[in-house]
Amino acid sequence: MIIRCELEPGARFTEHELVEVFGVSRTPLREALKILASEGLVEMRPHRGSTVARISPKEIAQTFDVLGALEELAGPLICDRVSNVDIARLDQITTEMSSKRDAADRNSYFELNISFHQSMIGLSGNAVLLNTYNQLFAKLQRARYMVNDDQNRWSESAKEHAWIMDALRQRDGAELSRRLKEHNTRTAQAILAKLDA
Amino acid sequence: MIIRCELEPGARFTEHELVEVFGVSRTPLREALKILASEGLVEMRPHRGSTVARISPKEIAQTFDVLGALEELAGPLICDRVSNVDIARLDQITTEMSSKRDAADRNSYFELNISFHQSMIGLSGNAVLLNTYNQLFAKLQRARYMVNDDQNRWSESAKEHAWIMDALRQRDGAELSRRLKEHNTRTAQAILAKLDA
DNA sequence: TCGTCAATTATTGCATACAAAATTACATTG
DNA sequence: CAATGTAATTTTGTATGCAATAATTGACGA
Repeated sequence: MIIRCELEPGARFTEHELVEVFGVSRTPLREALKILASEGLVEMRPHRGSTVARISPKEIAQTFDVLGALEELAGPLICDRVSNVDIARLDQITTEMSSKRDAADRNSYFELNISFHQSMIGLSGNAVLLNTYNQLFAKLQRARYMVNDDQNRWSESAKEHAWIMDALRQRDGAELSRRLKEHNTRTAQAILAKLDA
Repeated sequence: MIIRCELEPGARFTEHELVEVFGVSRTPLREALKILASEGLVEMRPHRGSTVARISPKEIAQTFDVLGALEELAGPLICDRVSNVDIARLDQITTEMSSKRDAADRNSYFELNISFHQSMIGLSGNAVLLNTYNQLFAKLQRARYMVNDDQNRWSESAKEHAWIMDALRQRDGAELSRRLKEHNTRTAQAILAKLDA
């Protein structure tokens, strides 16, 4: 609900309120809340109610920067290990993305986009890297939902994905790094620009 | 206790056991456990007892790789913002490290080492980067405790810190990146070699 | 009108108890 | 002896209640 912005950033709530919303008692609710707090999605301030963590443009930009660095690390690792089957799977994801884009099916498109990036980074074979990447990517998902980026950006993004896949097919690690990073930068700019407006 | 290896990696325990150890009830204990699990320090397997997460040489190596990428990102950011006061503070930490090293005060030395690296990355001004870095660094702390690296490595490490500080003083971002990464690689090798033996 | 202090209320922290789920041990059968 | 089903035990998931803490309100005095 937080990631999908069904709970607005900054929204304040008490444990009691959530108990009524979810129909569970405070014990499991608190356990969940503490985890969300440790992940930075919720801020708990004892006796003042918890709040859905706000996410500032600055934090979004910083998160993109870190993701960029991780993608840069991943590039050569991926090219060292990627198989033709892996490439085929990624191709399939991009194909499905196109169809979801044409159908303007936003939720499915977003999920496939996550899938594309996480599958890509997963090919690095570095589980710590993938884990770190996923956590940060998830936090940005909120920003994506907020700006609801337009079809224009979606089609640009598709071209960039194809461009990335070309580097992957050539097993050119350094080039893959550059293209991943470039895609990352453009996505960041698109989201931050929309957020300004 | 986990980070200091006072709880052995792989050790199994039930909630009931920990309740007796810590003298609290299951409710707050479970909240703590869930957080540790979400941070990857504990693995919870329902009805089979939880275990202290094991940390493999492979995972250590992968973590160092990610830290290296983060340091690479940090280098230029740091040099863009660092003040003379900041540099003086870092110098002071290295001085204190030397004295703790001479006194063979392992715990203090480790804490100062954490302080040095985290202060350095903090100078990047990127809070997300610092946060990510800290989490990964903390997980490696366990490995440091395990291998209890020797005075030999400590003195090498001190030289590398001085070498890093030189690049910082010259505000050479690219060079700072390289030296941070080199230090990272050497530390990783030292720890992994010791772990083998 | 402002500030201070006390009383009230809201909110949380923790302990306990019960129920459900899964594992383990054990007996029975082929 | 292996395999399977069942009972007993372990372990966990959740609900509830009480106590403690902090925030808020209101009254009183300067």
